[in-house]
Amino acid sequence: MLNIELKDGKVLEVAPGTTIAQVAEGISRRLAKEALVARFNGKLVDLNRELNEDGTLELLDASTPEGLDAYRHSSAHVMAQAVKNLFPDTRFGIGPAVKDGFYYDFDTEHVFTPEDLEKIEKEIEKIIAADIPFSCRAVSREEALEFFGEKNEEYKVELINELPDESEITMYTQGEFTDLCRGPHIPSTGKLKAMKLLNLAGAYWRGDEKNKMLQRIYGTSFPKKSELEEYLRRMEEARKRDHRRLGRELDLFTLEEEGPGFPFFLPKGMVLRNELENYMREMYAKWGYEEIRTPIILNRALWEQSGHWDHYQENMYFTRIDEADYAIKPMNCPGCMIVYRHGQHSYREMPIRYAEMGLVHRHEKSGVLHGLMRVRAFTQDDAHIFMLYSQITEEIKNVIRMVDEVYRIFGFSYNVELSTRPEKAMGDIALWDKATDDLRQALEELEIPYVVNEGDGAFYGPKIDFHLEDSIGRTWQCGTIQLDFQMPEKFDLTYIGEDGQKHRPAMIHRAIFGSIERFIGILIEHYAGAFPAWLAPVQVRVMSISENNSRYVQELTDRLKAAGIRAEADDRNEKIGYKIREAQMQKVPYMLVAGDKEMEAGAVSVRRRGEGDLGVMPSGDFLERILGEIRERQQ
RNA sequence: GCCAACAUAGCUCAGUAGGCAGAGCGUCGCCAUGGUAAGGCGGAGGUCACCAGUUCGACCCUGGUUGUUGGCUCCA
Repeated sequence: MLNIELKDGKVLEVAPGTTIAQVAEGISRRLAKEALVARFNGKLVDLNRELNEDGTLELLDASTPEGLDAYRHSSAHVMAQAVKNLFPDTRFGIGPAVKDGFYYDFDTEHVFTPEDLEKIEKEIEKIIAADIPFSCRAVSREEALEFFGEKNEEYKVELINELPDESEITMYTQGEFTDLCRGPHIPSTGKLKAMKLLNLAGAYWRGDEKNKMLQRIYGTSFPKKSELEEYLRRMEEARKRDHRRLGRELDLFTLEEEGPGFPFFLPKGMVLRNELENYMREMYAKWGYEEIRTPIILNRALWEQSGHWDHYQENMYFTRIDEADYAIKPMNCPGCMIVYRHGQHSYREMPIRYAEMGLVHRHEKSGVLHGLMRVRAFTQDDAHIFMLYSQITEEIKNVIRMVDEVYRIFGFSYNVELSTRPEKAMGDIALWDKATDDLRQALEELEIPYVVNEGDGAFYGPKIDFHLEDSIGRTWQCGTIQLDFQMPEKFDLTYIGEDGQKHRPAMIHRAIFGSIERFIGILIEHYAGAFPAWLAPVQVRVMSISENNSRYVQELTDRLKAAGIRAEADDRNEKIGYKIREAQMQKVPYMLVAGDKEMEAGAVSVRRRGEGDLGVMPSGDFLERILGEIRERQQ
């Protein structure tokens, strides 16, 4: 008999050869029904696996990440099977589970249409109804190559050839369909309860633009119909808070055909921008920064010196002035290097922190533009910090603390990535290693969880990136901290040390919003357009009940404005319900209703967005309340 | 840049067999003077993204261009 230890510590005795599914059956009917895959002695396995050694066993259902992953990966296989049935000449790429669903890449002459997705869904239903078991078979490399080679599955052959020598090669079969796959899979297709194909996309084979573009079908699947419906409903809700839609509805910004990727900020959007910049300037003062501004157009020699001419040219815009080459800046660094170089610096001044709200232009490929999130002209809340080598770790930690303080004001949660040396890097490897270690050390000393993004650094240095989520869960890089030993070298920057000699300073680039445009995009979706009072383009709308109150409404509005509040009067000849509705849809935080009653009492009736009628209060009390709220930058 | 889809009034969207272009919201005017999410009536508003082609005739069919959307690659 074998001793099988369960997750709760209970030990079962089972006969050798018993399958995991049978073990589950023995424990409870519910487990037998819901378990999808298992972890045996630390390894993920199928439920039909026979137990032939002692070990620890954990049964995984769809509530576990591994279970859900197997469920969705199996869904991908079923979709592939359906595609194979309907379009037999199709060849297969890969089909993994991803966040919120799965995809599979196909190579076929036939170009899939949205109608095809419906047909494929019907075919999927048939496969699920037939409840076909997934079976696994380990094969030799030769056998696998022969099997897929005969079917002209060039992509599978490529994958097999690249598998390391010692790896076990397995093939999974459900019915007529066999796929190269590591597994594990769920026991049978009948376990799939709620599947939906979502969209079609092109995707390069192995994510390399030099390769052929395959057709990718995205789908999702859930253990319950209700969960699928809930997911679709959530996505629909998320679309309502899409910043492109809200940007239009709230008159914040516009993108026009005349300037693809070059956003126009409307008056209300400009208020938002300015509030963010004002806030950031307060942060500059608090954290010891001095603000500078450098030119947008600078000559070719500068860009050659900085390395951008060689490393960044395809992203730059150029112009000519008096027969000489100039470039529009894609980054602020070189300008800032000149500012540093302009004067003499002593070790006593360090660290020197130069901040710049720098407008940069980058030629982004047409297909990547996305509302405010990815544009061709944007303003970075940039800063370059020059310091002694001994100050690096502490300074990086300071920046991380500052980022945290800023994100906290908006109630953001963020994730942190450490990006290391890319292939197209400048400078020597020892410096890169030192820089990367410094960044890592700062993160570890502050106990910030992070993931490493190998090869994703900038061409001049490694970086810590802060990523924020949009409404549908896509993440966007916003804050960044980059340690750069190259730029001070290239520009021969020095300071005079204690010893009276010239020394090379270390430098950090950092941005907290990242790009003000992108940050606004994220903010719009984060708040669904309902900004806290300090950010709201219109903070108060004062509404009259009838024409009698028009003058009072004007006076109130003027008084609010005089106190620095963004107030608007609405004394139009409309019913109060209509005015409320409109202010509510414009997501104005405070709506003041002023009728005869209020007018006589010198009071206002206060309605708060999201909270409703707060009752009547003296207008002075209201003023105090909102001023406090704005001053505190309350959420 | 690549794959696919889409582009009709300020916005959201109908529309046709290839034969005078439609709604709701918004806007403007008039009436109604009102109490916390839409009062009533009327008017204006369109080179159907752009350029070619096919046709007696093109918003509709074909080709191209531009832009947008979803992805891929790339990235703040």
